[in-house]
Amino acid sequence: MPQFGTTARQIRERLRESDRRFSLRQVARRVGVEPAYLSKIERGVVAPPSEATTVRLARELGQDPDVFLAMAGKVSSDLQEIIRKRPKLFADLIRQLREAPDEAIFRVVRVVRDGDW
Amino acid sequence: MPQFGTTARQIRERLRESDRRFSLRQVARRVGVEPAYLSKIERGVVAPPSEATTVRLARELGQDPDVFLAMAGKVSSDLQEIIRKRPKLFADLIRQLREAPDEAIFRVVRVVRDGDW
DNA sequence: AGTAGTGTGTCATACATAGTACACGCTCAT
DNA sequence: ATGAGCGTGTACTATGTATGACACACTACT
Repeated sequence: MPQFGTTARQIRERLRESDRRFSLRQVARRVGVEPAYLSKIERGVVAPPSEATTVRLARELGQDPDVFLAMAGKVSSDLQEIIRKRPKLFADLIRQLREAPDEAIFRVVRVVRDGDW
Repeated sequence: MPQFGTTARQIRERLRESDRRFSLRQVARRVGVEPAYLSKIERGVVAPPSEATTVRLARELGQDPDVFLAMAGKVSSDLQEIIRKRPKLFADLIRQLREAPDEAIFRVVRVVRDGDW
């Protein structure tokens, strides 16, 4: 489980090498938070930000929001809503897949997506 | 989406008809909260309680914890942890199943459980 | 030399969460 | 009639969450 702040900083600094618009201050402005706050987030001085802020930061850095949320210790609220609508079904499904290999889960996704079964 | 407090009260009062140990006070004591607090929860005066308290209450009332958590607007933290370990895979899967009929999801659960595919 | 931009330290704050503690008035069996 | 048990109103609190505001020191051009 990688550190949220450290990872965000690494990604931002890599982007910055080829684009100076990825300074902490400019990213903070585009994400809509104070530079001091983003600084603290990246160094782990404070807990990862709210879901909304985490998603905006992920987008800004070209990352997958769900992955960033996971690093922040959260699960997207839209996923939670899907689960809450049919809690028994989804709880069983997810617990069933806890130990399943990635490939098995991906196969399920494909099968459901293509609907050919 | 039923009301958490109202539902809890209905279930408790039904249980109480045949067992006077299901008074608000006694349930509160067994669940480990103040009677005044449970009273407010059941009437919706306060928000649903924490995950731990919600689960204890569900168990006390013979209900499915995941269903009670769902009514409380939450998703069990153990499910969240499973998702967070492989966020891309599970996010895709769950969104894929958002509109799927119950039967289709149940079929997936069965197939994964029985492993014969 | 001055200005613009950079990252960070300190302080403060607004709101939410998750309850406890106590007192009151009612009912019902003894 | 009284004490046990009942549900509820009011008041309070502790902790966590999610930031904002401002000032500072450093660097890098112009």
